[in-house]
Amino acid sequence: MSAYKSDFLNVLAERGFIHQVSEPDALDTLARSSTVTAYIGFDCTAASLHVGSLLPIMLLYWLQQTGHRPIALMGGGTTRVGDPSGKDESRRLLTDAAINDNLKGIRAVFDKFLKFENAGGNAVMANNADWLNKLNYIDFLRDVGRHFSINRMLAFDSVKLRLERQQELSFLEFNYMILQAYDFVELYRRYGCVLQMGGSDQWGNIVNGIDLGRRVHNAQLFALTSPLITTSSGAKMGKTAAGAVWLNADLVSPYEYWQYWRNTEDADVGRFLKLFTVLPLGEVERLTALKNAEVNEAKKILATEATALVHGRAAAEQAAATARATFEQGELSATLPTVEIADFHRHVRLLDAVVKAGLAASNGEARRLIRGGGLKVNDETVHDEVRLLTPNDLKHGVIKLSLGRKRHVLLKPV
RNA sequence: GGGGGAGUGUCCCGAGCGGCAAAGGGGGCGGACUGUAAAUCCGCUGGCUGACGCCUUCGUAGGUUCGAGUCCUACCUCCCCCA
Repeated sequence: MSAYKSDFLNVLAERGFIHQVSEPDALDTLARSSTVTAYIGFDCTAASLHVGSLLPIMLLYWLQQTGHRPIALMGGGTTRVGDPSGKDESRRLLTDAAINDNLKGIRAVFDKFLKFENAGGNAVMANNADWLNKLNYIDFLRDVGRHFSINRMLAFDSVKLRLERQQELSFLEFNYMILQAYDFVELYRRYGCVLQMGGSDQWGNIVNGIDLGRRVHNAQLFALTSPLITTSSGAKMGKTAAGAVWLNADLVSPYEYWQYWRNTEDADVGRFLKLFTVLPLGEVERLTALKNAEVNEAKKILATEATALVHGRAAAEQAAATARATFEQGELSATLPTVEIADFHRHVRLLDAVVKAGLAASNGEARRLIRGGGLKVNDETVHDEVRLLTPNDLKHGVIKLSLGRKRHVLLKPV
């Protein structure tokens, strides 16, 4: 049990979400006696959020589940500047059009986790472009800029790191932390928002907002950060051979998403069940206690539960069923990812098919994979790198290509 | 403005007397072993090609040379020192 009295902080603490909290006692008291409005900002640097953003999303989820009010803040304005935190180099500047497209792609995910006003809930979706784009430079400097000390800003990790490594930090990026601080105060004004949450790398930025709130409005604001989650082997979350694990289904299918969680390392299962599913802690404990090969059962549940949160229960169950048929029964599952091939009149080169199926980036890579014994057609290892696929290879109307033991694709002539 | 240093394989770091598709790591992928895990060991890690081979790569553009990542010139970017 945690030492907190409020449901909100208790749940977060027990499930492993808390890295640092500013003035925990005061926040705990507040969360017990009233509805806390809290926000997390999300950058619009890509067309979808990925697994790395899942943790902040879950923070908002639990906030609402424990009776409070979440604000998902889209960084439509701050993305135009670029957050230097944790970045070695300056970010490429995105065009406004690209940012807007990204914003659209990102928004939809939140409906899965939060109940917004149009769905009978109290969650709020905001966009800091609404106030940042209108700022007047001189006014802003006088109202906000005067509260920031360069001496102190230079001491922040995000700045210090760049300076120490002699990497450029543009004035534009240098201002990011000021804008984020301003966001916090603006949300306090608009919505009475008193808590900003985020990843541990955001601590400095959040504290800036707290200071600004105190100076401008004499308000007591709070910070809560979540730990940086890595796998037990130290790798960052969310990267696979195919790239980032996006949350949008058009970028990463529910099946692939399920596979990502299914392949969790043993040592991470318990931690991930607490963080990325909403299973009761008792159930999590039972699953975590499983040993050796039995942890695979826990991994399947982790995969299905995590997938259900993002893609819905039905898609998650189907992904689980596809995996069961493919991996455990060795059957051909028609619900595996399918790639259509045209011009399959007489034959097509296997190399081309492998590339088209997305299993290799070039013919050369496909050749290497075949030489290394990593490629299978209908579950038989291929040794001939110039093999042709003919209609004779069709089984139940499709050809199954496998790369390694995990990646399977069905080819379907059209 | 003056002086000095740096930019290498489109994932990253990083060696490179004028013969270089370019050392070595990390990461990633494949194989073996397993449990769709971890650890370990082995292989691969520019494009095209059945193959010989051809093509494209070391900040950019020229030049010297049979031959340039390597030498010369100009330019771009970054860093340091002086002003």
